[in-house]
Amino acid sequence: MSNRTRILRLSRYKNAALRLKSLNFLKVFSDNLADATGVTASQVRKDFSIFGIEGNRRGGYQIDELLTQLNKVLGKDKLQKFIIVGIGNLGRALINYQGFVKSEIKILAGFDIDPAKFNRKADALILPMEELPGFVKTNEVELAILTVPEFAAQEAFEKLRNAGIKGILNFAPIRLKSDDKVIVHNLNLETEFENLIYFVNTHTVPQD
Amino acid sequence: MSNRTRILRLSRYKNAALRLKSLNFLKVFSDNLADATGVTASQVRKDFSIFGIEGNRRGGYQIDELLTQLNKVLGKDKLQKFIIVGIGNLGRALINYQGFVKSEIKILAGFDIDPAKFNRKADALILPMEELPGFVKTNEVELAILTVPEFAAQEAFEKLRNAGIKGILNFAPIRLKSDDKVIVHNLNLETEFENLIYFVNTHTVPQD
DNA sequence: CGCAAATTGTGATAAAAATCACATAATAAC
DNA sequence: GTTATTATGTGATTTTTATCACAATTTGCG
Ligand SMILES: NC(=O)c1ccc[n+]([C@@H]2O[C@H](COP(=O)([O-])OP(=O)(O)OC[C@H]3O[C@@H](n4cnc5c(N)ncnc54)[C@H](O)[C@@H]3O)[C@@H](O)[C@H]2O)c1
Ligand SMILES: NC(=O)c1ccc[n+]([C@@H]2O[C@H](COP(=O)([O-])OP(=O)(O)OC[C@H]3O[C@@H](n4cnc5c(N)ncnc54)[C@H](O)[C@@H]3O)[C@@H](O)[C@H]2O)c1
Repeated sequence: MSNRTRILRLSRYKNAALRLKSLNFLKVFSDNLADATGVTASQVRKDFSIFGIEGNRRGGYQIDELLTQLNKVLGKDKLQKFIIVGIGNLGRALINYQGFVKSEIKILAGFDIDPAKFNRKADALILPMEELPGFVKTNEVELAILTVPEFAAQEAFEKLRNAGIKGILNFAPIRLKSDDKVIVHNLNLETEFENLIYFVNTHTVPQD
Repeated sequence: MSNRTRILRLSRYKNAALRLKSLNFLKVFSDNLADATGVTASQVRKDFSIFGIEGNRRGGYQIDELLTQLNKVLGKDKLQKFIIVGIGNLGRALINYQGFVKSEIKILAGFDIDPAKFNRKADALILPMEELPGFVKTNEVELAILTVPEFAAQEAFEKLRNAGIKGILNFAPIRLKSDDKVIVHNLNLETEFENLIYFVNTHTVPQD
């Protein structure tokens, strides 16, 4: 009872709550979160109830408390350490992105096969693939981003798997399969483009 | 009867069929596509049936014909012209990406407010925001990618909307709302990270 | 040419997800 | 305090999505 869509909604509730907090709100109602995220109020309450998140009847949800609980479910109560494999166009964009900093997501290092990419400066560490297994072990990294070209994705996937990585966000346009050892989230941007194109071409509005 | 998930699956079937074609297969069965994409064979057939895509009993689907029909549904039978607003880390990665070229997706130009980004060379045209409405009209562009910082997203969204853009793929971490005039597909990468983190932390395997 | 094997296409059925609706509790107003 | 009002929390219900299962058809083979 906790599929991908439901977790996705929890992230959205969290983002909406953060925005309201930044506007100095102290409490929030299922209704507000529903408006902000485009779902019904009972959907919000049902989602919360499944994760044991409770509010006060008539009083709604204390934003701080709600955020604490949502962050706990989403793993944002502790630092999530990532490495990234493939420092090309996309890998570099991600490794340079400052938006993750404030959100308990940290990319510790990048890895590549191209020596021209290597860099030992602490703030943008880019290392050869050979050092990946050791780095993962020493730093107890469980999560990885994969941004190598399609032809290299399967090989890189296996290296990550062997190194003990537990979860991979894969941007290469090839479906890598999850199993007991590694969970893969395939994120194919071309597919996202196609999705938008379909709904524009058919003049239908998808229910997000 | 054609939600986002179903269109997403059609994209995956298309990708699987392309791969099989590149291996010189001439026909394919619902079973093969199911394996390749991680769904059941009857799901494949049901999806096809909803879009009027037919095969031969006992003979499966001719790959070429199947691709023609899937490409038609997904709008890959004609060039899809995009512009991109915000040429920073992510915008530059997307505009430089060569993978879209072979797939009927073309980014005609980028737009930014920072004069340092402007570039009039034909192959990587980056123009000031002021030229956006004219460019969109002249080139009959309906689709846009939005990669500006969060604080600028709402404003840029409205400029795109006023210029007559019909569909936007939004990477800024803020939920822009679709309406009759513009369809928005919000793609929040942090949310995708959180999703992976959740399933890794809970040791559950999401059904893709 | 007729029979056996294999695969589609789809109505029927099951499972999953979302919504409804209302009893229950908290708050505010007086 | 008592009462009216407003939200929550959740079982019941509806809607949506996926699977089953099998008749209809095609293919290949003897
Ligand atoms: N750039 C984009 O906007 C974009 C859009 C959609 C999808 N993608 C996908 O994301 C992936 C990366 O795209 P990109 O544009 O950054 O590619 P890129 O070619 O710019 O970068 C790929 C990097 O991976 C490195 N690499 C190659 N083989 C490797 C290996 N075996 N081990 C480790 N590193 C290796 C290369 O040295 C290079 O630095 C590709 O699969 C691409 O299809 C990118
Ligand atoms: N870089 C990433 O890996 C990454 C990851 C997740 C999300 N994002 C999101 O994608 C967006 C872009 O990220 P980025 O790292 O490329 O940012 P960036 O700061 O590198 O680039 C933003 C660009 O937008 C331009 N810009 C600012 N205001 C503008 C306006 N009003 N009109 C037109 N252009 C304007 C800037 O000049 C700059 O070139 C952000 O919203 C970010 O949160 C990026």
